[in-house]
Parts: sequence; C-alpha cells; structure tokens
Amino acid sequence: MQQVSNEKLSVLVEPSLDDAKEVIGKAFVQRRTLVIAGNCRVEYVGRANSKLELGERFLVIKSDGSLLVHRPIGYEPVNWQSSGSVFHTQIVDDVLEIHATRQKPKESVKVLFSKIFTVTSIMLFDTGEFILNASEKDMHRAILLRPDLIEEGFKPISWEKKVEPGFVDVYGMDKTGKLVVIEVKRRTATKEAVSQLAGYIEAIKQKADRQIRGILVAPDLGKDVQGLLLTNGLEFKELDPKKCAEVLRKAGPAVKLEQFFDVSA
Amino acid sequence: MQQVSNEKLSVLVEPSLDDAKEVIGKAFVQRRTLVIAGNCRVEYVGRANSKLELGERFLVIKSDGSLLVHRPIGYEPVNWQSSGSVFHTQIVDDVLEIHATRQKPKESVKVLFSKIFTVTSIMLFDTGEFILNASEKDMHRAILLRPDLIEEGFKPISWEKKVEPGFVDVYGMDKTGKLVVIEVKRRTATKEAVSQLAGYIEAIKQKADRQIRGILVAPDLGKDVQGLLLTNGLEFKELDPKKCAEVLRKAGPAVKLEQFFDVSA
DNA sequence: ATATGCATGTCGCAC
DNA sequence: GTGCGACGTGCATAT
Repeated sequence: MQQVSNEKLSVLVEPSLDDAKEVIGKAFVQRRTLVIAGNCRVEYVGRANSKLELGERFLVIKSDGSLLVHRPIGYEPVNWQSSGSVFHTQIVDDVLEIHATRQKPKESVKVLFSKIFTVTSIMLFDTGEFILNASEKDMHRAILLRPDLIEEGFKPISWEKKVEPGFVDVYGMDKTGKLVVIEVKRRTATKEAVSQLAGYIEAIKQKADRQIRGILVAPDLGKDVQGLLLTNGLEFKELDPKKCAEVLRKAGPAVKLEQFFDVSA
Repeated sequence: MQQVSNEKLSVLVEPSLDDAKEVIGKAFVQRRTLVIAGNCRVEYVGRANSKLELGERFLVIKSDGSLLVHRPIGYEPVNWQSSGSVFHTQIVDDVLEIHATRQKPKESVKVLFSKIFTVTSIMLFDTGEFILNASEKDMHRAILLRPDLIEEGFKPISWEKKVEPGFVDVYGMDKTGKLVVIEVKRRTATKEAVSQLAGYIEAIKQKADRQIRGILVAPDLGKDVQGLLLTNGLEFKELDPKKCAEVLRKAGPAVKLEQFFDVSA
C-alpha cells in the first residue's frame, strides 16, 4: 500500500479494507470529499429497488451527505443518494460496506467493496460564483425589457400571473388593445406547451368575456405542433434563448423587473 | 510530487501541470477513467452559457466521452458534458485547459485548472448487471398479470394503446362490460395526470359513443387532485409501485406480456 | 433522425 | 411541509 497524507488530502493506493475504513471515517468527521474506486456491488432500497452486481466503479461521497456511484461508462450515476444522507461503514466477511441512509423519502444505498483500488479524501473549498444564462426566466426578462421582441407595440402588463390552471408566463396587450397571453419555452415547443397555453386562454376567457391572443414563444416548433397551434387559434413567435441572454447582457447587470411592472395588474 | 503508476492505475499527487497533462493524455488513449481534483474555473457554451469562477472541485472524465464537474456540495454536477464529447488539453499561461466539445447539440465545456491536487487515472472493468424494480412499466406488468389489483372482474385488453393525444397505459373492461381506461403513475398523482386521463377519455368517447370509466392508478393523490378527479367523473385506485414489484417477483422472472395480450385489440 | 414520455428524476420557489 | 414547473434535464423507445 502507498499513502500520501496531509491536512488537505489523503490518498491511499491499494489499501487494506481496514486502512480504507479508517480514512473514510476521518473524512466524514472532517467533512471532506471522498472518491473511492474499487470492485463493488450496490443495493438500493427506497422509492424503487435496485441491484448492481459486482464490477469496478467509483464512489463519490460529499460533505453534505450526497453519494454517487459511477460506472466507467455513462453520464449519469448508476446509483445515488441526494444530500442529507447519513453514512455508516463496517467490514463484514472481507467486504467494506458503506451504507447511506436518509429519511423523506426513506431510502438507502449500500455499496459493498470487496477490493479497493484508491481512496482519495480531499478538503475542498469552493465559494466561486456560478452564473447561468439563457434560462427561460432570462427569456421572460428579455421580453419585459424589450417587448418588441414579441411584436411592435406589445405592452407587458405582468408576468407569472396566476390563472386557474397555473401561471401565465407573460401577460400583456397588443397595439390594438387586445389582451395577449404568452407562453415561453426555451426549447422546441411541444404539444404540451400548446395545451398549457390553450388552457390559460380558456380560463381567462371564462373570467373576462373578450377576445384574447395566445402566443407561443420558443426557438422553434415541433413538426405537428404547427397544426395544433392553428387548430387552437394560437400564434407562434420565434425567439432564441441565447439571443435573450445577449439582450440582457447589453442592458447591463441586475435588471430588476419587479420595479418596472405591477404584479397585481 | 508523488506518483504511483502501473497497468491498472496512475495516481499523481500535487503534480506539475505538465505531468498532469501527460497522464491525462495517456488516459484518453487508453480509455481510462479520470478523476482530477484541483482549483479551476469552468466555462460552458452551448444550449445555454455558464461561468463558474475559481474554486476547488473535481472533474471526472469517462472513456465514453462524458464529463462531470462536481463542487464539494450538491448531488448534481455544476457543469457537465454527456457522452460523445471530444477532448483537447493544452497549457496556456500556467493554466491546464481541458476542453470537451460535442456536436448535436453543439456545445463545449472548458475546465481551466490553475492548480491540481490529484490526478487519478484508472482502468475500470464493469460488466455487472443492473436491475431496477418498481418502475411505472413494472406497474403496467403487474396490472396485466394480476388485473384484480385494479378491481375484481377487471379484464385488460391492451396496453400502451395509441389514442389521439397519446398512449393509454392500460385499457380494458370491467365486470359489467364497460370500457376502462387506466392511467398509471409511480408517484403521487398530479393534476397533469388527471388532465392526461381526461384527454384520453374524451378522445375515445369521440370515436366510440359509449360510457367509459377512467381510473387513475397511483400510490396516492395530490391534495386538490381528489376534487379534480370527481369534477371529471374519474376514479382513483391506490397502488404502490413496490407492491407491484413484489407481485412480479413472486410471479417469477421474465414475465412476457406480449404473448398474453393482443396489441391490436 | 425526430418525437414522446418516464425518472429512485433533482432543484428552486411560492404558498 | 407541499405543490408546481423548469432543467444545458438525460434516457429509452417508437416512428
């Protein structure tokens, strides 16, 4: 066995299960991040049940109590536990068992290592800011900031307005004074989006007996969604989320919408 | 710098960027799994854009071309690239850059390491079988195998039957000969499930002008979903996915439904 | 290739 | 706590 150990990290190569167990236990106490590679079986019991037969994988345990089991192939973990899990380790019959349990929902993952290749225990400090642009919310913001992205003369009144079935993304008035309900999607719009929008229109028509335009805003439409739109008397306006992000970027940081529009409108 | 290296794995602790780059390059060629911990920035450009400022994380690269950037907290990767990415590494101004690019959608993640704590390069072999129970499909199977889980006298006719809005989960007849449409959910049923079911009923009524019962099958109901069901004249039948899994387990392995029922019915 | 719906989805936000 | 919808959702499946 080879070993490196200092205040920031401990690395074990081909350790005994006992040595691995000791470093793992310390990592829990010191709230370090653990990466353990080895030959293991995995069992999950909770919202569903699963078994993963013996094979070589690596296990990640974070200080917030989240756990990931990754096979050598595939983006997604084959087994996992989200944050808030409580861990327990034991050695039984030459197998190092790591149990992760959480309540609500009650579920547990057991990882059973028969051989360990490496244990890496690191203290990681990370306060770096993460910024994501071109979300659906960014599209809302861009539309409110630059209503002409929808059409000339469009005037937003409110956004995320509650109507019967849910929340209207953006709600406003066109240049002729007709009410406009907008449903925004950051991806190719599906028939789901159409029925969502149709539902909103229906509900609003019930309350206010007047003509309403429904506009589905998205980068593009699914093939037969076009037809569905026409059937329901709805419209489509192409809008790219990346373009919206660009609009916001040019407008400068911290565009607060709440101060421009009245939610109660 | 400390180092361990053999046919199965290479481990570097506090390596120079040059040494890290060499081991990483070899790992790509040998299709190994890489775990790299260090201080880095991350940029993503693709369906959206994101920036992650400097901080300590670890990066996973698998042989199928998937990539994960994990912060010390949180179940989900903060940045990622799914399988099929092509990698490129370079050192610029004392920063080791790892670029992952893929087409369809065109997007890339760049991880910029200013300091590397560990590099672990392992050859992992994993052919272990993975079995998951208690999926929605298992619920379908259980219902077809044991129709009395729905109610005494229920006779399934088909499943995944195409009707206008989509696919009916299970379709059958009750003991009085009335048609029954079943929508199955493996989780607490939402109003979405109700409108799905209502839509199917509506469509089928259009085609065959006869009374139809709609049953929503789920472990339980959302709070105001109960009312919605009544409004739409639908019914609810409690069914636990775990119980369905148990039914299938008792029935033995490899229950093939296709041979029992005629899809064209 | 595109379209559709499930997922141990996870996560954040509003009530 | 619960409900509800977005997500760079990913993923398998069917057309």
